[in-house]
Amino acid sequence: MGAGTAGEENGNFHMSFYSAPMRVMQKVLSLRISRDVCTLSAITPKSSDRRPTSQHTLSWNRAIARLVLNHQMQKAQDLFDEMTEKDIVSWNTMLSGYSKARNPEQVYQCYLDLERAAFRPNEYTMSIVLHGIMETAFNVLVQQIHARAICLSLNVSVFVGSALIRGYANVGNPGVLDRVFDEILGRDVTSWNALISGYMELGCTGEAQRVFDDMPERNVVSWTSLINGYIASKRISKARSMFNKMSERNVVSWTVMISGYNQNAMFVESLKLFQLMVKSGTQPNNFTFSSVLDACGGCSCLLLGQQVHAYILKFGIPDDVILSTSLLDMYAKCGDIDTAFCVSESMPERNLVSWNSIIGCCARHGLGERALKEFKRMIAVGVEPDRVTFVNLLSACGHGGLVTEGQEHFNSMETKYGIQAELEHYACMVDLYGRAGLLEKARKLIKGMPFEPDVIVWGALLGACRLHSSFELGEFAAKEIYKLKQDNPAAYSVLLKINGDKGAWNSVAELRNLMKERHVKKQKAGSWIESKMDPM
DNA sequence: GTAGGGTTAG
Repeated sequence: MGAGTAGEENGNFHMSFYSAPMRVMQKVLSLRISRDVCTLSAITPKSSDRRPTSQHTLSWNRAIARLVLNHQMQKAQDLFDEMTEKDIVSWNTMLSGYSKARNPEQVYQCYLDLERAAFRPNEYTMSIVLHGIMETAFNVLVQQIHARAICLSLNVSVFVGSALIRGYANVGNPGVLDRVFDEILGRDVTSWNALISGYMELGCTGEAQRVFDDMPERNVVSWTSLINGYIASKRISKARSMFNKMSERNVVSWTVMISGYNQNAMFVESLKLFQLMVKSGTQPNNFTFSSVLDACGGCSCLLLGQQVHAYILKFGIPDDVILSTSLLDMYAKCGDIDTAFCVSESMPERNLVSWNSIIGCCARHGLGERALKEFKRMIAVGVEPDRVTFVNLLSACGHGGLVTEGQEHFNSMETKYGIQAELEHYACMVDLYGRAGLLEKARKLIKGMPFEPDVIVWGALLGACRLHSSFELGEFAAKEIYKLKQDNPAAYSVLLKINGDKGAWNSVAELRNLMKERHVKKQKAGSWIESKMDPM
């Protein structure tokens, strides 16, 4: 029997949950997803489900909820196991705890146990479970939970419906969002908003805009979801024009727009908007500050970064690992390496991203030894490195002239940590060999690469050729870049220099003509410091 | 006593 078969009871549910192939489920869904079925079903619980809860159960549930709130899941589980008179709220509280702890295995297990124990899931159960599996490998269960919700007529709930929309968006299925939405009875602004962000998550900006235009009432979240979607689709001007039209803005909408500019490397715009935000009287939060610091780092604006730091301290903005990482990264990008280390050393906790940022900060400042030391510390405290860690570490070795160490770590990536070397790692190694003058080694590495070299890899070789005045290999690298049809002003400029050094003036003239033809602009040299200084 | 929509770092 399939999960959606009429007359199905709790007892056989877990069988279908385990064994029903996806094809069958889809068939069941296509039958069950129609509006008629939902409206025919009774929404109100059966009289047997409305038994008054005993004081005993109520107080146990309160105790479990308190433990869940304090993130003490083991204690909550122990108490739950001891409970003799569980009700659906007890189960939901446990599910909610596992969901908040981002433990999808336990959410799934607990849900199965609930079904096996013949408890009837309610609206709370479904929305909690859906959230508990979202953005995890367990999200493939969305369809089956939907099928189960239909059987229990729970798909008509605004809570379940909104969670289903987010769930289907998460598994990349835009085709069913409208249908799931149509099944909801008494749709409110939150369910409309879920539909907007669902479409936006899947890049369907047109659909999202249509929903936005159709909705009976909009709130600040509707606007922010739309703007956020346009930003994700790189339509920053559209996002800003929507932002300007908003009648009411809050800290989230301001932050979304500020961070949107960052994502498009428009750091000055980002900082200008932050100034407007402050003027508007909206209080920034840690999300905002993290974005603002990112912008300060992006345009090397140390002074503003320091002011933001002072503001955070003065107003006691809660310090979290993300904000501290933004802070240390800002100092590193603005060249104040000492303060960057100071911030990093005073961090109460570090995660993978903050370690990567610290190692990257060493790389940027040519501190190869320090990078190796930080990497060792990171491993010692049990943080698993990822691809970014190695990009930063190899780059630090390259900038610090640590050829042997770089080589060793490059080789250990896969064997020791199971991370496959990507194009970016090869580019770091080409750069490392190249800087050290081992041009032949760099060339051989490119030749033996498991992928087609890109402009970054050739660019690394080209840069090395420039550094070590290797004309032939440099020309070869530049031609490869030319072949990739990714005109890069830097490649032309290196080629110009190499030919100029050789005194090959005809080649120089040819190149200049080619640049003109291809509208390649000469790379502008300049620094943030100069551009900010007043002319004398 | 338990649920749904928009924001941050490498």
